[in-house]
Amino acid sequence: MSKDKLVVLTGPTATGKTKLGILLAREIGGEIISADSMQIYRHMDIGTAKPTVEERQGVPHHMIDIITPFDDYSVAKYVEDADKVVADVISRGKVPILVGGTGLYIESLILGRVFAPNETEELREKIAGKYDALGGQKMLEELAVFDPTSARKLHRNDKKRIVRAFEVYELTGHSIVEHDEASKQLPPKYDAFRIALDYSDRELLYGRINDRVDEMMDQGFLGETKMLLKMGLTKKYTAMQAIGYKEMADAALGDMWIADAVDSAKKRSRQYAKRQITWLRRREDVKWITWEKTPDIDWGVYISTKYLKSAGYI
RNA sequence: GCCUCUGUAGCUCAGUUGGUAGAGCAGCGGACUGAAAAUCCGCGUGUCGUUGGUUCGAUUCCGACCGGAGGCA
Repeated sequence: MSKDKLVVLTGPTATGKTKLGILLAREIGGEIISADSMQIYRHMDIGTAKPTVEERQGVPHHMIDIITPFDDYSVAKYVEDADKVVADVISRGKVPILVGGTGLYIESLILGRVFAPNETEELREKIAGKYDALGGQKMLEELAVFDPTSARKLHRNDKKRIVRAFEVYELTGHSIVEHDEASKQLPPKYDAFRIALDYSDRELLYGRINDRVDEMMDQGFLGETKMLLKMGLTKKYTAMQAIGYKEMADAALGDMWIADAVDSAKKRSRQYAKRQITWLRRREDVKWITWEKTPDIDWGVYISTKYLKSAGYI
């Protein structure tokens, strides 16, 4: 049985993925499946650059607004949820178009990765507390006893991953490396055609990012954040780690000048874009579409369609 | 106009009792399997404002000039 096909449209933030995705979907009879770790949250529209209903032009969008900002989410849940959506889209004879910049979500879904079991909050906190007490070096030494590979790979400051390594071992009796290796042996779940968008010049990208944050401010980004705070959202929630929201919250609470919050949001967006590029550079089977000056979406649709046809995806 | 302080990496600043200099942030590069818009790692040569002087040697001391801040008139 041949694998299901899906189209991936990714790239750093502010390169036109959303717009191109919608037009491409109209062109080839597709539906959008968002691969964005923050657009899954309801009530976070402006700062996550969610397309409005009008902008969606009737094209169905999935994996957007599926949980509240108070909920926890994770890659594992994304893969589980998105798998169902992909199956549904295909069953209706439409092309699934995965659009978004969250590389880990995209890779995990396509490759059919399996994840080690659920963490429990208590266990995680217990291990984190131990890390705080003993320090990274001691934790790595202890980790080396049952998982020498991870102990060698992980940096002592990488608390998050060290904690997870302990967690997986306690939960399963196997090291996270064993688990990951086994997961990597699995064949990819989907045949994915990956298209990534970027600008020819880093400065163009950064300029576009800066402009977009200004546009978000005009659209009422600060007000949107104030509403979230009013709902009772605080910085301890993952949703509030989203770029821009954290800064807007600081400004709303009077801990930061608005102008500084805006600058900071721009800066963090630029840094995020850089990380996305780093992630994408290592993937080999990516077709890049590079904007020379400003995004030429029509051309993007044309060339994407051409690629997809010649690769037998449509 | 006079006096004082100040001018060192893109930014904020440290420092050299005279032997050409270093942090944070930014930037660049990398990693990435249940927080991923998260998290973590690596990378620091720059006419030490300009120009004279003293000196074996000045970014460091002295003078002048230029720019900035403050004070007195």
